Amino acid sequence: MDVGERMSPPKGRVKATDVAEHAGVSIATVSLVANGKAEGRVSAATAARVRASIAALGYVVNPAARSLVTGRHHRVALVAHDIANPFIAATAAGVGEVFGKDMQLILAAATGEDGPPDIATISSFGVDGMLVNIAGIQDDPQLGEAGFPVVVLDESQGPPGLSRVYFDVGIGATQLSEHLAGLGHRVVVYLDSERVRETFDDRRERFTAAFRQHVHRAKIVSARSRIDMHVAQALVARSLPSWRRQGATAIVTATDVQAYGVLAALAAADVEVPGALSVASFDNNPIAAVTHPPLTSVDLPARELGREAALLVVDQIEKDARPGRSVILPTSLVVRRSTGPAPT
Amino acid sequence: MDVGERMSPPKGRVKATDVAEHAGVSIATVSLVANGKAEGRVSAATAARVRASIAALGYVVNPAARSLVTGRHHRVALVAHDIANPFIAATAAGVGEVFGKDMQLILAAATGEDGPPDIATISSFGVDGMLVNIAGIQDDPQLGEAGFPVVVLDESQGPPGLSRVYFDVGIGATQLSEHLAGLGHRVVVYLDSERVRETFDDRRERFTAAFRQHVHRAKIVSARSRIDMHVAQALVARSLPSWRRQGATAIVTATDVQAYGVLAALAAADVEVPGALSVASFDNNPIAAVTHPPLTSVDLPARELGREAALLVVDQIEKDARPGRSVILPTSLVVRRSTGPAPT
DNA sequence: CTGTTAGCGCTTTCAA
DNA sequence: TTGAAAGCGCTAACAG
Repeated sequence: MDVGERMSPPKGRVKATDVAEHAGVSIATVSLVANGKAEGRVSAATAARVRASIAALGYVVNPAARSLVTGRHHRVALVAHDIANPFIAATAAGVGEVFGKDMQLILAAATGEDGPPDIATISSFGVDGMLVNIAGIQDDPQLGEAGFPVVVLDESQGPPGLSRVYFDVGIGATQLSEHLAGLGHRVVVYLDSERVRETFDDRRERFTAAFRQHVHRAKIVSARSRIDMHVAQALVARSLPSWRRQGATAIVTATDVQAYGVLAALAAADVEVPGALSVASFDNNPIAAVTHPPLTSVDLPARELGREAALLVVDQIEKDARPGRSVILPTSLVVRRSTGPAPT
Repeated sequence: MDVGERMSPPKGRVKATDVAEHAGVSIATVSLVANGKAEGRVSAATAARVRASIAALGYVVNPAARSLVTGRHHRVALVAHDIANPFIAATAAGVGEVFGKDMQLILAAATGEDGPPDIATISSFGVDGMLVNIAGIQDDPQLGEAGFPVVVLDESQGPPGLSRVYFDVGIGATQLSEHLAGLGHRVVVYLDSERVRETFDDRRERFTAAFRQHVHRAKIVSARSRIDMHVAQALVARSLPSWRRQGATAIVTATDVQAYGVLAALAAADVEVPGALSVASFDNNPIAAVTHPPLTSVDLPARELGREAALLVVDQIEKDARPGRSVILPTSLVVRRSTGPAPT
């Protein structure tokens, strides 16, 4: 009705030209104001007018158009196997804590048997960086030319030139072996991850080496399972007789999730923990405190892993900090009630 | 060295013009081949040549440029409070199961006290759809004009015209109340979520109503806490004496995570479960089977929630199916050892 | 302080 | 069956 007002509202999505027209300025000015770069470049009055128009029309910058010209996506991919795993979920939460509204986390799950996504796939998402928590990708020949920073999580080895955040697993592993040795255990089942990863090799080797050092005639019985509670449970149900025949008095697992399965299997078989068999693991997820019985576990601070990795990737993206940095997080044993004296 | 070959490899990121030059075709042809639209439009020989060049140069379509012209982002946001919560993590995993390589999941955590992100913020990420698992956003006035499909998770109420997936909480809640009534409980503490959400109101109301119906002189003691194990634990530690004075013989929590805290607090206070106090909750996360003691819980299939929501949003995005659909998932009580006869 | 303009890399008519 | 060309909406020089 009023002649001074634009009558027809823009049909589709509101764009910069709509705002420009509404405010009576050029789109360059709109861009400046919309991006908070108006300070000292646009008069306060004009800026206010533009802001009012933006609010009135509900204008939101088209991110694709912006990315096309800036080359930045404000997006980082987290590549991991299973977000339902509490350790991964905690890592993601840590990443999210660090990312503000300015950086988005995209979940690139390496689900099923498609195998992990390769660099090409990830970069087809349009990301400014990548957080890798699976094995193998580091060997992707395209990694060097990824064109964006890559931070490797929970792996101490690999090509130099990549930043990484990992745990000093040796501390906790040694403490765990001393703890079990002190309780008189001599034959221990080590339930490893089926998936070969250097972090799992580390956990096993460091524990095994220290255990052999502390215990005379130590014996390690090896087993592997997927990192899945039910799979681990089924394996234990099958293998328990054999393990007991070999004299095992304790089971150590590579991850908490596997330990949950072990506890479930032992409960189902009416095996007392730690009376008949002690159980311990690596991860110390929050719920380890309330399992039946509460789980002795080497604490690997996942949330911090995520936070540190996010910090590294953001620094490389925004302040183009040099890659190749390593952040090493300490670990420590948390003793709870799932471990006790070896039965005689 | 060979005259027939392009010598200087493209400097920056490989783009369509590089491939076109390498293959001796136009960029239009490259686009066709790269998008699998070559069938019947490009000769087999040319297509093969282009594909070879794409592989040789490692060409990946620039997603921002593509989005700019197609208007599609191949990205969906999941808005939730805390990815570290096993229920949310399972939901995300379900979503990921459905999304192929063609659709990416972005995690828009409503962390901290910034409050949940609003529609404008989400759409500034560039998404084709949105999965909402928090309260409040449905009341965002901009929701109608979001410009992309929105699916509401785990809420039965709200504006029509939005698709939603939620649980028929009544079934499980009623079973739980019957279960407790049958065990002779009369005074029950209901530990609700601090965060007001219709799904939590539902859980409480349905349980309470059924319990009052089954139990003569039933009494419900109300409490609230954040959905955080340690917060719940602290609350229980403080409130336990008062609750016992009031004659409570059971604690029901709105979520498993709170129940973990309850179990931890009771274990710390040397209160026998279920001997002195029974505990039950809603969610039935996988680890509920291995808590101390294993937790009686109403199963809310989170993974399926995610799967169904993903299906709905994809249908609306790709086949522009009509919004306003509702998928209702059944629930059922899973009885474990944390509930037993009320002490006398 | 504000506007004009040249692309960013790609998809998609439309002609040839 | 292929190519030329017109934008998609925006940012960033540059000019005024």
